[in-house]
Amino acid sequence: MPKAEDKSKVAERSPEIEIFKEYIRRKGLRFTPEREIIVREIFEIDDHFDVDELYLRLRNKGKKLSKASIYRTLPLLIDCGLIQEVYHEDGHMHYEHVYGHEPHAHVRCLECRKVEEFTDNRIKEIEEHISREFGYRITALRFELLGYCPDCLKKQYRS
Amino acid sequence: MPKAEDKSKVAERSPEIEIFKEYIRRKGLRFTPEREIIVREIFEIDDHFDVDELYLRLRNKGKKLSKASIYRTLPLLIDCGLIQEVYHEDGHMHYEHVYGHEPHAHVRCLECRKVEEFTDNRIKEIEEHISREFGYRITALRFELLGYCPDCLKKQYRS
DNA sequence: ATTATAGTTGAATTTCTTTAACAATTACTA
DNA sequence: TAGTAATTGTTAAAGAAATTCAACTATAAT
Repeated sequence: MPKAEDKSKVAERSPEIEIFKEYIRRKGLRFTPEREIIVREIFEIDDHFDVDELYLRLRNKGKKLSKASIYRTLPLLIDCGLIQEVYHEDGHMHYEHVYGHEPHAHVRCLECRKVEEFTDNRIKEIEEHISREFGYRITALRFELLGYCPDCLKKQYRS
Repeated sequence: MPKAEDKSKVAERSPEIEIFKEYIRRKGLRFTPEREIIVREIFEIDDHFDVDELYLRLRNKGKKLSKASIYRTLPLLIDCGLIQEVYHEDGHMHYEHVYGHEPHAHVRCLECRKVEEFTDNRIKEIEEHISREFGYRITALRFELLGYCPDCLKKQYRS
């Protein structure tokens, strides 16, 4: 199975960086050390993050770069399909990995702010249906369910 | 059918206001003229709006109240399930009616920013499935598909 | 009706996220 | 290696939303 072997080799070399580099090259932009640091850090984070978290992680590792660079790099990563914006109820933007992840939904508790993820084949079905029906090319998808988690429901009834 | 008649009478008296009043009463808050003006205006708007639009409409009608009051009233309307936040790609929050509307999804074109709405029974199915599976009480739902509309796709291939 | 209590208002201010301007620097190309 | 055009950090600015506070007022209790 030479094909599978190739695939795993590529995966070990962090395909995200390769995708980003290719995107940068195609757009005639530059692969700077700052951008590399940002991208590598993002893909060391477990899926979800926001600008502040990313910035602090980098500072704690002694990497000094400005938030402006982060704000300038994120749109590039979105544009090449590696990450996407996720709206959170706390006033600022959050992001999540897209590459290598199936479309999924978030369930958020409005009381304790906990977020759970789940997948459902119907999400993809709906996406495909819309693509066909409306003639769109869908590049990203956000599905959020807001409500109250079992724990918080119990607490509400207790009081 | 006295029951149906009652229902339609209530509906004519703008059920949104009644729901809001009941919510206000239950919470021990006050039904002030400002709140009434804001709620009535919101339900004269056709579904979607943002704070600025609402504020300008009220000013143009000679109603003088502060944006602070609007910002303070919106969470109440969200909390009692009459409206919900809708994220728009233009940096600030938008809102839409929930009462009397079926759960639906938005498809947004990233090029021309056009937004289309569609419904799909599977959305409700997924919601119900999550309610059962995770034990949540779901109060709101956001489903957004991002991509490129047929028109903009054509333009892209043309150039 | 009067008073007391506590919620509410408007105006201005503050906070916080994100974007923009600009001069200095640096990655890429030929 | 020189030339160019993109990129960087800093600082300032923009913009949305939250907050502060004194004045006001709806509501309930007396």
